[in-house]
Amino acid sequence: MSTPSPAATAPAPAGPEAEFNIGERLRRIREVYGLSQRALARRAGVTNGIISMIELNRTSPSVATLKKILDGFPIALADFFTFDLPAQDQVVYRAAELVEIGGGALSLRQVGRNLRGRAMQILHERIAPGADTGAEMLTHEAEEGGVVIRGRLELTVAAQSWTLEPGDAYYFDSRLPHRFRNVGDEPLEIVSACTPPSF
Amino acid sequence: MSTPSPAATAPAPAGPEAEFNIGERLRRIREVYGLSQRALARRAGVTNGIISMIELNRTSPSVATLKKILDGFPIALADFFTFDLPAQDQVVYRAAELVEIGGGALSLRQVGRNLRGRAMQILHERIAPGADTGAEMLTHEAEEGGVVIRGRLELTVAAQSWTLEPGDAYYFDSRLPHRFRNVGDEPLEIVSACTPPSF
DNA sequence: CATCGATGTTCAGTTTATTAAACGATTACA
DNA sequence: TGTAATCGTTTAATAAACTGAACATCGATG
Repeated sequence: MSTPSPAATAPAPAGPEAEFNIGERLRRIREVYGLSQRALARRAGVTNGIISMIELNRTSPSVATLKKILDGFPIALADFFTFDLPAQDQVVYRAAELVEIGGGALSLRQVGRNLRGRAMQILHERIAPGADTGAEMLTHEAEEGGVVIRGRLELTVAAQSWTLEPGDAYYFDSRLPHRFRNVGDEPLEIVSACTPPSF
Repeated sequence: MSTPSPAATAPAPAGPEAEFNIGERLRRIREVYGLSQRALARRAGVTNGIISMIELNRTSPSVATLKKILDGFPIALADFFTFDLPAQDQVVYRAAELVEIGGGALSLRQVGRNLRGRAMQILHERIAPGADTGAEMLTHEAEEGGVVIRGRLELTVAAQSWTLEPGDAYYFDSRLPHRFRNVGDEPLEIVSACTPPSF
């Protein structure tokens, strides 16, 4: 910091105090709530610049500043440090990415290449279509996934949206805020699965 | 802060960012662990001055600094903000401070003037003496109190020590580290009470 | 293709936190 | 009664956080 030479601006050097990765936590929370750095800064009463630098771990905010920022969304200081970030790896699997695991008369195509750390398995079964799901915004503790059979699905997970068409599939940690919407004119069919709450 | 005039050094002005009282939390934790500001600073790798200023709420530490300090004792960042400080109001009641509530043949003298927020009531009964308690350092979740009948008791609660003589009494949140010690040459007698763990 | 709006990042300047070294007060000990 | 040790607080100097305003990039609009 004392030498603002152009070569000194290393990208996230993971220095001696990278102990907790506050930046990543803040960024994920902000993105989950669908706020831009400026929008959050406005709410918090700080500048957008400092939010950028915090997220890049280029500075360690004072707890006063961190508190102001967290007041932007309903998260207490204690929760911020406790919060274990829901894994947000690959969410959308295109039709071509499904792995064929059953090669008989009954076509079974698996969603997700490896099942490590997964609570369940999703299969695309070529049978009668699944249920129709209206718009919802639930946040129960589980994982869920599914495949679109017919119609067009607009899936929103953590401030990010996709339009899924027949053959496309999804899988995500449902602690992330999510939402299903039928944006087509024909009925929407999905094959979905969800980890049982008692399992 | 910008004007270091002698009149401007107000004692804990409770300014616009007194939101959380980090200073008091830190000071109490430090005193509970029986550390001086310098001893803690040495462990944490900071200076004693900054600890003083934090405890006086004269500055808002960066979370990096706060983390270094909390590493001094086994407390995580999340716990620091969650921790509800055990009430540490009056601990020692001198013989003259006991309130006489029963005025009959059986002398009942109450420990503590008001019982608001208390889990139990302590009475000094003029009967056969209580049990003899050796040195201990327990930290069970309860409140306890008692009265010294005979002998000399050295009571240590949260890095603070008193010597109690017959007639003196005590009452404290036993989540605070505490310790009884017989420092006299005659047998020690105490009337003590404790909230039942199932009540 | 231009331009507008919104995004995240960077930079000089200012405010603030942090250091290093003092100060005054208290306790123990000779 | 001094003096040495330790306590918490304070202060000038320094390092770092934070501001305000720029920059570069991207997507949408005309």
